[in-house]
Amino acid sequence: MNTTEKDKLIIKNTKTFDIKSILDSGQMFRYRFENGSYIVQSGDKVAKITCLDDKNYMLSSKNLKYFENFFDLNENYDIIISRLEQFSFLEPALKYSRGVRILKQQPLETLICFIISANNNISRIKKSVNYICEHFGENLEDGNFAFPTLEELLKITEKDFVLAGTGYRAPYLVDTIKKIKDGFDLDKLKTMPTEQAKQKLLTLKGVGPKVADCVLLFGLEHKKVFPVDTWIAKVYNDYFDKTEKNRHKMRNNLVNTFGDLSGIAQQYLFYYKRENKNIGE
DNA sequence: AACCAGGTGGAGC
DNA sequence: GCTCCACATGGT
Repeated sequence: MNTTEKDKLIIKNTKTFDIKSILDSGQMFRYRFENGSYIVQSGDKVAKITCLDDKNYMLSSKNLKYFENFFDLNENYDIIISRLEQFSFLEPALKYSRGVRILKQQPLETLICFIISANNNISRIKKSVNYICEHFGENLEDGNFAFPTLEELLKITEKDFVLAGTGYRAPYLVDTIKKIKDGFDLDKLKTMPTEQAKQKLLTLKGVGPKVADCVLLFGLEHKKVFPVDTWIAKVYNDYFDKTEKNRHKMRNNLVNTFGDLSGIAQQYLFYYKRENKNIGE
């Protein structure tokens, strides 16, 4: 799929890699379009993705290996998509979202971002997260900031989080950060069975079933989860059951339907529905 | 002016 | 377990 130089890598299979779709699919919040390239920040690392032509991207970073993993470049999405094609109702979503991928983000950053995401919208989430990085994270120059380390997060007060625009979630953030400091082992959740890891996450303030699924999927490499937000609920009412309102039931039915493809199927459907708000029935 | 946004905590049953 | 409701904030 790729050929390597020093700190540059060419991404060739653009059928299953579309940078705009990946970034706009609501799984990460720290990126921007600048001088014809996308700048992507994760933790304390930065990458630049430039579209060379309609078949090739150039990925450049001092941390190439990190971003090769971050963008899930060693996963074969052609196989995933061909397996999903058995579900005929997915056809339009697969066609539209083909270039979306599941990013492998850092656990703590993912957790904080998705606590902020609850009952919120993506542009506001971006603003809050970037405010937090710019005020409390390391300045990496060129307009880039690291996501704060745990030590830096511990210095953020409830008032600071309100200033960042997180509203009533501010106390949840302070409380959860303290629990992480007091020994809650996020990394350990990667190797735990999914349901067990989810129960652990649910003990944190600001983390309910939907946020837990997002953290598991985008930050802890669990694939058998199906975050049900307002958009996925609409999809469920469109395709499965017009009257169902219980998101917990939706989630379990969807996981039973898609198995280990749940996470990616969810992401394709989310992006498709959110970008085509008016399409339903 | 209500309603929405990648929902959750808490009270009451 | 379950069903209600309140909850910052900015955009439509």
